[in-house]
Amino acid sequence: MSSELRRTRDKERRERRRQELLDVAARVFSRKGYHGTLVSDIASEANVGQGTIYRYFKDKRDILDTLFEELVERVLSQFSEMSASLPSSDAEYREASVAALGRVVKELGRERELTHLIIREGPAIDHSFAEKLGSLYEQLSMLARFYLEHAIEEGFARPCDTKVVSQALVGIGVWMANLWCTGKLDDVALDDLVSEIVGFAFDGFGKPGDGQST
Amino acid sequence: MSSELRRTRDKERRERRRQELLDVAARVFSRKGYHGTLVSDIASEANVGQGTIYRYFKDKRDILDTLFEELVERVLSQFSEMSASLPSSDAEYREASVAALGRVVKELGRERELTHLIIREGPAIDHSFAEKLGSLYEQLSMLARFYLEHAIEEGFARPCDTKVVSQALVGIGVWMANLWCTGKLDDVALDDLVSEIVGFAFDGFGKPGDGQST
Amino acid sequence: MSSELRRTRDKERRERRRQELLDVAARVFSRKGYHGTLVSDIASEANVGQGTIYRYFKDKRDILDTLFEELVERVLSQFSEMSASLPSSDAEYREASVAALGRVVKELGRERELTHLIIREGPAIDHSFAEKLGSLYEQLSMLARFYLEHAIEEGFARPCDTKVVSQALVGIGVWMANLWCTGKLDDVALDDLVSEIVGFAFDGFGKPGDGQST
Amino acid sequence: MSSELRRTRDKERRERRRQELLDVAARVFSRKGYHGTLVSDIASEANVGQGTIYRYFKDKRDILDTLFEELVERVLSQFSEMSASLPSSDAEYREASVAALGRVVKELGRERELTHLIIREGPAIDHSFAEKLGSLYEQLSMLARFYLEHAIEEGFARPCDTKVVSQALVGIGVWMANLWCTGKLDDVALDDLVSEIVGFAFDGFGKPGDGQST
DNA sequence: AATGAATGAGGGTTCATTCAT
DNA sequence: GATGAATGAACCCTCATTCAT
Repeated sequence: MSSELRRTRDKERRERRRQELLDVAARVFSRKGYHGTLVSDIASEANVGQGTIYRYFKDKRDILDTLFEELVERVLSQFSEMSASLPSSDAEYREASVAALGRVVKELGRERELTHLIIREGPAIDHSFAEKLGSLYEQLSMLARFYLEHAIEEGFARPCDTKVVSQALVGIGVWMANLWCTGKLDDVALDDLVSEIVGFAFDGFGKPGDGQST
Repeated sequence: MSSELRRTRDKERRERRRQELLDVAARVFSRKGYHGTLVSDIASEANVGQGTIYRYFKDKRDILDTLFEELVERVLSQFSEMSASLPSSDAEYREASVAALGRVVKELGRERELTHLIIREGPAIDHSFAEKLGSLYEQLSMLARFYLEHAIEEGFARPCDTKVVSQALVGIGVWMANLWCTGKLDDVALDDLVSEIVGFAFDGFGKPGDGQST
Repeated sequence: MSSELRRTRDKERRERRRQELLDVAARVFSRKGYHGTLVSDIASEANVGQGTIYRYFKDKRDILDTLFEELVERVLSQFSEMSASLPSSDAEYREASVAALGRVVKELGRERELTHLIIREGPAIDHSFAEKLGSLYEQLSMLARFYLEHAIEEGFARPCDTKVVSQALVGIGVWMANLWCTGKLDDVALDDLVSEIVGFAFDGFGKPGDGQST
Repeated sequence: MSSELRRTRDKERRERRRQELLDVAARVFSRKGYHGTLVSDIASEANVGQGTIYRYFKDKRDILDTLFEELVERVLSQFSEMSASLPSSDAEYREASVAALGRVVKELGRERELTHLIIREGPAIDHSFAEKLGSLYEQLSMLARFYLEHAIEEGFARPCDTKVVSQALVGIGVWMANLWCTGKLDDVALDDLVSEIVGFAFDGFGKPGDGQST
């Protein structure tokens, strides 16, 4: 079946090309920003004609959407393991948190610039993109809330307004991710960074033992 | 001196008009986003000719810059009192924090849409605006760090990487501000929100007394 | 008749103001060019409101028209004496030419910049202005042609295509005037310049006595 | 190599199109003036979209610059032959002058409207264009001066202020060119025109033999 | 009469997308 | 499938002129 073979080969070639275009696009978007990037910039950096882009993507927005979805998938998948088995002690909680965060950071590390781009420009692209991004953040906060409530039930965490606190956790996460992607935390070892943040989240910055008096 | 009176009246009229234009612009920017807003949108919503805008502002960017500067001033001034007298006990710390945050929130409350706009789109307007915004965030983080280090020295806070933690605090602040401006926290009383966040920052979410074991 | 007096005084005042505006306008036009000059430039340099300009002139073009007409009058009047008594010898011709040119140059000298402006930009303002200017040039060429033909009849000049030659004379005149107004001939004494040109016009640059052979 | 062929064909097509746009632009500029011409005028007269113009020229000014440079090249190249061999007798001088002028006129004849446009509007477009044009005129005057001084040294011309006279020659040239392009000399045969002017330049209009007395 | 705030038509330029080859 | 030339809608800003005070 030579036609069968050919079809397969063509599909692979197509897929390879598509990925290459995505890579180039991510690079250029990161360098010039979404609005600052011309479709022709991507085309020429990828050594293809402008029209070719439109054979692989509906339009400029579609490229960003695709990049975003790939990123989302990577990030969310890092939490799946954590979801699989809920920790059953305070120590396990901390360990699991450190491990999950570490994995996310590592994953994002491969796409620092893209991550930075999306955190920075995502909310401003247009209403629909902002919603998609908001929905990701919402998912993350639901995840955090779920763990938090579980921990409270188990007695590992103190009762609190889990809606507020889980959002605060997401806020910390996005903020630190952004700083890190920008290179502003390059002087801190990644492991230290993660454990510092987990430490802060669990214990706050207040002096233990004194913190209860009011 | 009627000309004297006239000049005064004209100046007032001008200032009134300018403020009105700023208000309208903030509203339209918030609704359509900065890039999505046409100068003619602002003009027609303010019931003035397009050219009139340019009698009050150099260009479209200048409108945003002005709005931003007004906002910055308001926000930063809320911390001045806190700077005046450093707290000298854990309880005072918490109180001062709650008070300062409360004032900021109240201040931002008058400009929820504008605040939202700037947090959302600021980083994506252009390089120069992003820097100005970044510089504001940097100032806030320096402020937080200063207090944190003071608290540690005084023994009210546990030692930690103050650079990281202060950034985390700013992250929480910006994140919650954004959520709140979007109306996503409207079901939480403002006072509760503030004290919940301060509580989380001081104590973390972990169970007190257990949090130290590893 | 106090009302009579007042009317006179008002008229004078008005006329004075009008002249002042014309002076200022000439200065600004010369400095920035016609198109480069904003009506507000003239107003602020004259220390009057923008609207005031329109109480004295129909529109921006009207200012230039007025300046132009004043200039035309001055230039053309310099030839009137020459018209009064036609020269009756070769020497008189030369003298009269030198004298007339000298007067013109002296007259233009007071308005070098304005002259320069009109020669330079006049043809490009718009069709109607170009025509007015063209008509001035046409008058000058008719004048030259008239003298030339008279001289030929009288035997002081050699027969030639007077239409062509008179135009060439105007060309020389306008060109030198322009150069001179620009300051590119400042190293030549004015008298020398005039007599050099008259000499060239009468005798050409060719060697006398040899010039006839072909 | 079909791609080779194709590239060649594309280049030719591009060049053809570019020339066509230049031709159209020259026509429209001549009719409406530079400032009076909208880019959309050129586009619609050339039956292309407005954007197409910008694929071939940086901006509106670039079109004029290109037209100007083409013209300059044509004009200056007509003098190259004259430069090659300096005339060695009065008669040769006259012949060479007639020949060179004839060639220039013939060359300009193909672009009467463009020539007219540039002489008329060039000085008023903006400072930079005026300088470029002024530099052309300066070159022409230097050329004239060079020949004139040579002729004086050889004894074919009478001593004179060569700076002034050569400028006068350029003045005649530009003026007559302008008139001719406007059609105001259409009743004179071109050859007659040229020889009349050369005659005037060499001999002046004065009666030979009498011209010397003062 | 004088003012200057307000106006809004007008135009050059950009760039995502289409489509003929 | 790939190309890149062509497109034209979209938008910011300028400035001569008007007019209410």
